[in-house]
Amino acid sequence: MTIDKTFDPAAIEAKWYAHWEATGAFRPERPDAEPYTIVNPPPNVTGSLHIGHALDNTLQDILIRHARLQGKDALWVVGTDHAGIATQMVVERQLNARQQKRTDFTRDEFIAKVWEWKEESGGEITGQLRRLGCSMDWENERFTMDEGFSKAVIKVFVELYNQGLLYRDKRLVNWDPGLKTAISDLEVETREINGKFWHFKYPLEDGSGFISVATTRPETMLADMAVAVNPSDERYAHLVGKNVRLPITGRLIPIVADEHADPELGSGAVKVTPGHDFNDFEVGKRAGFKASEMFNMLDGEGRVVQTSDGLIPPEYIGQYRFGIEGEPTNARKMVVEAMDALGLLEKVEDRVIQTPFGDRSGQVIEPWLTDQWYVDAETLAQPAIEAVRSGAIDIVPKSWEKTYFNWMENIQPWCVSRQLWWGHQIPAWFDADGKCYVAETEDAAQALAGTDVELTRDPDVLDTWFSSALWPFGTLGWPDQTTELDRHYPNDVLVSGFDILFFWDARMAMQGIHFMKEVPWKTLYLHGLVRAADGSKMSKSKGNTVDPLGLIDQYGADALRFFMAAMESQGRDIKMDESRVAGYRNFATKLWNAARFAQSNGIGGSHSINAPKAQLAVNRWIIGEVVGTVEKLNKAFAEFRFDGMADVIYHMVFDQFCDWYLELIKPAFVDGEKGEMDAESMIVAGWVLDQILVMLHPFMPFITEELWHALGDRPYDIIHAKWPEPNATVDADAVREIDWVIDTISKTRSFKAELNIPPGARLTANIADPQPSTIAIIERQAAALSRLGRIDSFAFAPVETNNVAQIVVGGDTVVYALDGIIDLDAERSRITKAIEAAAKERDALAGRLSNASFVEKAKPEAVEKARADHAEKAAEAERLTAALARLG
RNA sequence: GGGCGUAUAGCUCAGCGGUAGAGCACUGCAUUGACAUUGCAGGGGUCGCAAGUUCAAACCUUGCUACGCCCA
Repeated sequence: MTIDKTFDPAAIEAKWYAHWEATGAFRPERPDAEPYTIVNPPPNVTGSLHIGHALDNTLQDILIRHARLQGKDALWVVGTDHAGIATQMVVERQLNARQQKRTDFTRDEFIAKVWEWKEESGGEITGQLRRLGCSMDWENERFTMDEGFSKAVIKVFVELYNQGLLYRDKRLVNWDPGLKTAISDLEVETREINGKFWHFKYPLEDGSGFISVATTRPETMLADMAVAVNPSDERYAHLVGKNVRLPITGRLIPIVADEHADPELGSGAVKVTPGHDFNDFEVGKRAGFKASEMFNMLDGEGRVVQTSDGLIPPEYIGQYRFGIEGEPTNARKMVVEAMDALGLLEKVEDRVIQTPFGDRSGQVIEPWLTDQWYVDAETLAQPAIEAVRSGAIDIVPKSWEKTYFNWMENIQPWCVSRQLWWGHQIPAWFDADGKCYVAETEDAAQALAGTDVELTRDPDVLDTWFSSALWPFGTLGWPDQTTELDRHYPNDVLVSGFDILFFWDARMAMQGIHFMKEVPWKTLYLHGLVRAADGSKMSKSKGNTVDPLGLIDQYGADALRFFMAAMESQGRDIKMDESRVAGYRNFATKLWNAARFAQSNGIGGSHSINAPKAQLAVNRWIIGEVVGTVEKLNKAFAEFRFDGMADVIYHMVFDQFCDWYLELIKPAFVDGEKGEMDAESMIVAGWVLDQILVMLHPFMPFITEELWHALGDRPYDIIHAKWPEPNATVDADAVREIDWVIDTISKTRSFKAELNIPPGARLTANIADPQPSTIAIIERQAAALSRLGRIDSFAFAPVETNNVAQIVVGGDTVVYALDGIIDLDAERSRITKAIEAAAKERDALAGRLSNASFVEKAKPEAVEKARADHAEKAAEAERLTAALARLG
């Protein structure tokens, strides 16, 4: 197969992906091999591929393909997440578009509609992951609500309940009035907004005066249960224990002493609304109120409802808490106006308020007193903390450990129930008295309750993250003890963005250790966010997102992937820089053309992992370069330095292989006829190119597979090739020889450019006092020096003229006679500059060596190196000085 | 208020104790010979500021400044 003249990524991407998938390439049968496992963070089934997925999945694919090339039984588990809230919202929005709403349907009908939607439109992202080249095990694609996984979720719930680690409790939750469900602390975003601080006077019961309170939530006074003052606040000491007659409701409430009241803030006295404020809830408990006694004054949509004492005036009932768009009246406005009318509004101040918002709905969160299910996260967190401390889990980069510990050590009970329809329905049943029975099936619950008891199932569903926390083992067949589970748990690595460290990673650690008695993964690799070119966060609302599929269309998946790897340095976000993606497309093109060159010269694939035997210096040198590249690459893999991997392979391909090696072995043209490449170079070049393709394959899977097959008949695809083990060493003599050649050619080109001598000018070089090794090198490398350096011949005698250009290469001074074309002043200034550079380094080294403390205290290697470098620089400066003198 | 991170060439970033690097951009030159999605050559940096440790600091320590993120 002849390699096309132009590299067209789109043409090969579709072809090879389909081939890999059709042949089961992502999951070769390797029962005897060492397992290697990554589970993919399941994207939302509603989702489409964004640039963050592109980064996350590229990194995983690099690791998986590398492991597969190492011969491991590499498993990359893939699937999608039912994403409770997000998916329900999508389907509800579709209903809205048809003037319908969820509650027009029964629960079962609605859920059927969601499944229908999921079958038709869900999973768009899985096709897009394929376009990126991700080598996941699609044959075992999972869904967090498929039957087996659901079984695991239910089992976990029941076991945690039976172990006392999951319980039902009445306490304040973060209630989202937009979505009408409870959400967890993590789903609340605190933002600063401009608000007001209202100062009210509350009359004392005995008519002796007033106590001032200030609040940012005036409407909640309808459910006030106390006024708190700081116990150390002498201004109010005499009032503690007295009562206040609350305006509007006329409720009699006590003045209590509590540390929560800050004497510095406002008047120092605060109103206490235990049913609608997290701090007040604690104050209320300390004041002796039980949660069940605390007043609730709002419904699930944030409208006023009557408190249990029936004291809220009827005109307030049904008013929204603080007015949303289209609501002309609201409880807040009414309360403030009423207080003003009563002469009890002291003043109103502007104030910046920390306000909680639901991260999905954007609504202001209402602390609301309800019964919800909670996981005892504190207990589960302890072994997960210990796992990181002991090194059982290695967090990379390490700097995230502190964040992990800080969160885990202060973890709060996790509210896992959601008032939604789409999700895993909670396996709890209630009898008529509200007694609860938790079991894996209704029959089992009935058995617990007794046959004649009528049971109603808890309508709520579980937090999506409750189920995805089980991903590392739930996808492998648990609770059944499958061989997959046995072989692939613990997973080797988890790759995730740091933004889901708490949401997902930490919870996987907790659940995995609790249920499997082993950590879910040995390494947790956290990467940053992909930001817009200006450094801002990408978001649909800002309209500054970059579509990875657009980048794939334009530059190819390989280029995008290489960009992601090259930019992924630990502990840093990635700023989108499209010019770099273009640069890596150019890199792919370079490789493509190098392969075309190889093919046109009869170079084909190799048949050996071991480096071929070679006599020629250039071949021994390039084999050594492969050896060095493999070593550096292996080190970078061991350290998860994706940027380092990309850097190493890039320079190997571009600099060593294309710019020098191929040029050095390129057959000469003689009388317009192209010569033939020597047999040894053909074999070595074929081997080197194969090693490059294999090393590059994890990063650029498509082009490498294409070229792999284009260059020879292969017994297997490159996706199943063997990672390089050259079984060779760096040959110091070859390195010296090729370095001499490269240096001579570079310096010759350089002086021509600087002296305005046409690069094509063919010259004769003179070395008056060559080192014996130099003569031998020149004999062997004459053809390369001629073709690349345009040096026709070498003479080993002094030149007659002073009109010369001179370069110093190693220990040799190479002189070019240039009568009639050289500008001697330019040459003098060029050499003077070179002398200055060498002398500066020489003197710096001399200064260091003359410092007694350096020689005494520095590491011996450092001293030795300084001596050697000094000698070299001194000799170079001396040779250059002599060269300058020769110009007259 | 607590924690974390980042400040290096015009831009995007490596380097993290022994003489400042890459890609892109820029300048000059080249061109029938794998490659203009090219080649060759080159210009460009008191490594945010200050003090300290060290024979030696972009790199370690402390402080400061600026920006960003997370938690309260």
